[in-house]
Amino acid sequence: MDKTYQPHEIERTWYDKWEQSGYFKPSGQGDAYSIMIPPPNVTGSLHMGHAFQDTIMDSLIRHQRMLGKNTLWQAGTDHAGIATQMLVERKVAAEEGKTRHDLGRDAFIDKIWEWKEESGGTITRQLRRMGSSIDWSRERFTMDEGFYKAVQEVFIRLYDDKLIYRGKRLVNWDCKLHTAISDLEVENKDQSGHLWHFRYPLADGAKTADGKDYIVVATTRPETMLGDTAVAVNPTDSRYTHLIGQYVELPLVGRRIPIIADDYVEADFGSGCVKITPAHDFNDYEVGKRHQLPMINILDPNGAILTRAEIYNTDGTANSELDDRLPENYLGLDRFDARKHIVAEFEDKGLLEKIEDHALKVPYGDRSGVVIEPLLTDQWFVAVADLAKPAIEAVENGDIQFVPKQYENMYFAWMRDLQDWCISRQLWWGHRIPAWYDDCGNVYVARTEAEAREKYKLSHDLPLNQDNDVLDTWFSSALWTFGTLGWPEETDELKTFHPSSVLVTGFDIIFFWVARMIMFTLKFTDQVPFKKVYVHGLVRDQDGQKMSKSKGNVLDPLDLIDGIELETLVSKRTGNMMQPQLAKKIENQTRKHFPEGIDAYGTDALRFTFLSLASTGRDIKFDMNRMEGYRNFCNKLWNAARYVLMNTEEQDCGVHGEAVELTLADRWIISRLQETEAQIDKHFAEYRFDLLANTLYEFVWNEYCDWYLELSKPVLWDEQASPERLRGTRRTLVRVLEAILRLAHPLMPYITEEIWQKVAPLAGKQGDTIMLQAYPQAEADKIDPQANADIEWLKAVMLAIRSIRGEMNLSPAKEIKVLLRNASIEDQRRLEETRILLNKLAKLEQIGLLAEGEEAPMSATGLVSQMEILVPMAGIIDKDAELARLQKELDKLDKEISRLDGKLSNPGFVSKAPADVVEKERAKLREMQSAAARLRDQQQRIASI
RNA sequence: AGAACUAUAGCUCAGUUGGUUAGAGCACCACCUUGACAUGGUGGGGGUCGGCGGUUCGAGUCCGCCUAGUUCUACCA
Repeated sequence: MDKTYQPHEIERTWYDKWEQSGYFKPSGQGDAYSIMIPPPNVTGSLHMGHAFQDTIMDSLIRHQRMLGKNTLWQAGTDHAGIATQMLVERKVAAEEGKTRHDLGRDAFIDKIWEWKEESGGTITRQLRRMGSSIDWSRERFTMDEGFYKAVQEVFIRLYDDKLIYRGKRLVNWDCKLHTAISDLEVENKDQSGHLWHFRYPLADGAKTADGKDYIVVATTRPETMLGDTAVAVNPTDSRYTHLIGQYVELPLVGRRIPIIADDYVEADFGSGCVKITPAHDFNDYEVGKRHQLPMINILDPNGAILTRAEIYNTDGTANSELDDRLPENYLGLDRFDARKHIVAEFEDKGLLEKIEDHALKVPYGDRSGVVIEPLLTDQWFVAVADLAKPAIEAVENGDIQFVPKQYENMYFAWMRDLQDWCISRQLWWGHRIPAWYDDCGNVYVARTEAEAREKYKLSHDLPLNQDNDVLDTWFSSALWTFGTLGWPEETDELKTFHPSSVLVTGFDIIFFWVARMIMFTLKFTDQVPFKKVYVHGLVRDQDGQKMSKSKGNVLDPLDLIDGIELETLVSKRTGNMMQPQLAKKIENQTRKHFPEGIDAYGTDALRFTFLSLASTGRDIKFDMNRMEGYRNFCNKLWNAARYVLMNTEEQDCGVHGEAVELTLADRWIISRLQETEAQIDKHFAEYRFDLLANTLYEFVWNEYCDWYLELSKPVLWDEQASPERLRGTRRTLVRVLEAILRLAHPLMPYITEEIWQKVAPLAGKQGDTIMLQAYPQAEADKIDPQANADIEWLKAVMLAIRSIRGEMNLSPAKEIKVLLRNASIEDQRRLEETRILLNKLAKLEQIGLLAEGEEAPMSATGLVSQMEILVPMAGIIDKDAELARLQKELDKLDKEISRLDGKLSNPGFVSKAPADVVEKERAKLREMQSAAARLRDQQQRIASI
């Protein structure tokens, strides 16, 4: 083995071997355990969030596989309607100078499929590098034929159950992408804007209370005034009550619109009068419905002013009574240009009362980055009220449990205030809506046109056209757990692996995905999609900032695995930017944070880092220093293995059950191994990967390496040692290491497999891979409290001696004598048990007891409970140094003694605290007082030299 | 505006149902290349647990208020 851990050397080959051997597939034996990967976007590449999430899933799956479960980890990607369409549109524009309309729908979709074949696999290749033990034979894509069947089936059944309806509604319209998007895809940003106060002349000679012939409305969006259909006031606002039912004459347009009363209006905001534009504002839309106001749409799909307004009645039917003409000078003007012109025209006409600065939230499309326009359009909706109820109950009654539990509140809060879900998108890429229309606009929903004719008993020659729209990507993602297992067929996979065992996901998509999955899955399978939802935090950069391309703080997990040069990293981060003006800033940041570029840390260290960061918080700040620490941990494990192999390979390790003698150290490490296994088991059950990683780290480094390996040396190097003793030590070295490897394998698959291949035979284990070995289980009868206590004593003595050495500046190479004063019978027994170890490890010339009444030589002193450790320092003692050392100890003790004293002289504590707590405190006090007395004695002796 | 989460060493984080002298890693200081490992070893320094109040014999831990940060939801035209 190499002297240092070289991740590249060992990670290269194992994955292919595992995959080719079919180890990732369900074994077909044992209870089922399944995880469906949250499908990453097919356009994407693996980011830190994925890598984090995948590490957790892989650890769970590998753990369960080793526990003998029939495990299925199924992966796939979603087609990401908007993102993919945009990407390919840009590509086609760049390469061929064509728009998708030039190509036509079918040809464009062919382009997308071509692109998907070429580069859609990026993320799955990266998943492999992470060591993810996914059953690739079951990889799914949401646009697969089979999956589309499930999507159609769901749509049709929901429609037939009247849970899907079509209607003209106000939706969030993206003027750039020309499609509706859901509330969840809208980002509201704070902006400073203006509040324009306009005068609306009163019609029919009406006057306000103070005698004016106009009222003032305020708006942040002047351009929408062309579509106003009322002015609203609060019914209790005495300034305006006499005007309710009167009319104003809408400036620029000349339309007569009523003054109505509605509680929505707050009298003390602005002028107390609100213009109502039902076709262009969600609040106004509601007001309009309450007052049966017509809806006047003035914008085209680009957000430009229409030549003729589209006017609808409250029920969505076309209104032909009202005048649909709009002022000609605005025709075709973009909404923001129109705004300027309209304001100017109000000013010209003397109708602009004032302009105020105003802070407001502006909705932006999270994909397109343009301002979202509420627009009246025909869309398909899922009526969610009936679906939500069982979905809420499933969490309430514990069929689905969130970990950590607090996220259930987030889920409930959203589910209890649910709006109908707009599922149609005006895109080409996606699942086309299985609905056909005749020329009269009647709707027929079926799998195919032929089926529609049959289902609705239509004649052959009735012309039918399929709906042009596609379904929201999240509609299909909602079927992920059962759609990927072959539903609506009743497949064996569906029976075996559904519901899935756990969903691992970030809290940011609880609404988008988790909630909708629960609703749909319950509706169609009468099963929950998963029994647990493990919600993890989001990976952030070293400053706690969200990682994003535009901030330039993204890290590619593969760069952490393989390493990257500074220059390459800089150009990677600043290349192909949406906002090139930020490039310089990003470059500087990058040079500051990674002056040397990034080292190669390997997959195992990266995984271990992710796991150790997976605590219950919402933010996971990624810390390169921590990863370096865990890379070092890999090296530690590697070198421990080297040591073990050097001492066991081609030696008698008792593989065939030969007689062995187990030393105290052997019994101790075996005992501690059981306790560690039990701890790890608990942490897995509670999804506390941080504690799990820590438990393993501690055991490997602080117990196995720091102590046990050291304790094994005096045995292995003792030429007098019996064969049984040697065999026992070798067997323990190898067996404990082998168990460590299995314990660690779900977290660090590569290094453990690599080492295990060499160690397993020496431990009497057979098998081609560690992946399929049994996960270590604690055996209670191997826990040995006596051995634990004895080794703790040994450690305490060693630490006391080392501390004296360290502080008295005694060279570690110098052999010293040690005397024990006031050693109990138990201390004496332990001394005999460990004498050889102490001599060797503490570099002692000798260690012995100071007889009762015997005068001690000048010594530095340490305490192990009541026993004094004396290191005679005749001639070389530094009086002041030793006095200072003793004083420091004493100060610490005295502080604690007075604290305990105070506690115990408090009558409240003595009478009310449980007796055992009081007794414990008393014992502690006694011990400390006596320790302090010993140190004071010693202090006097030294002082009197 | 409402809600949630977070606040513990210079940094990144643990700290179970309240009860050892509040821990780890990194960083820092000193010493050490010893036969697994300098990606290492040994010793050491460093914290009023965000602030104020309360409950309790006892609070990092429970409750209230405040401050700061993050996020979500809803928004007044």
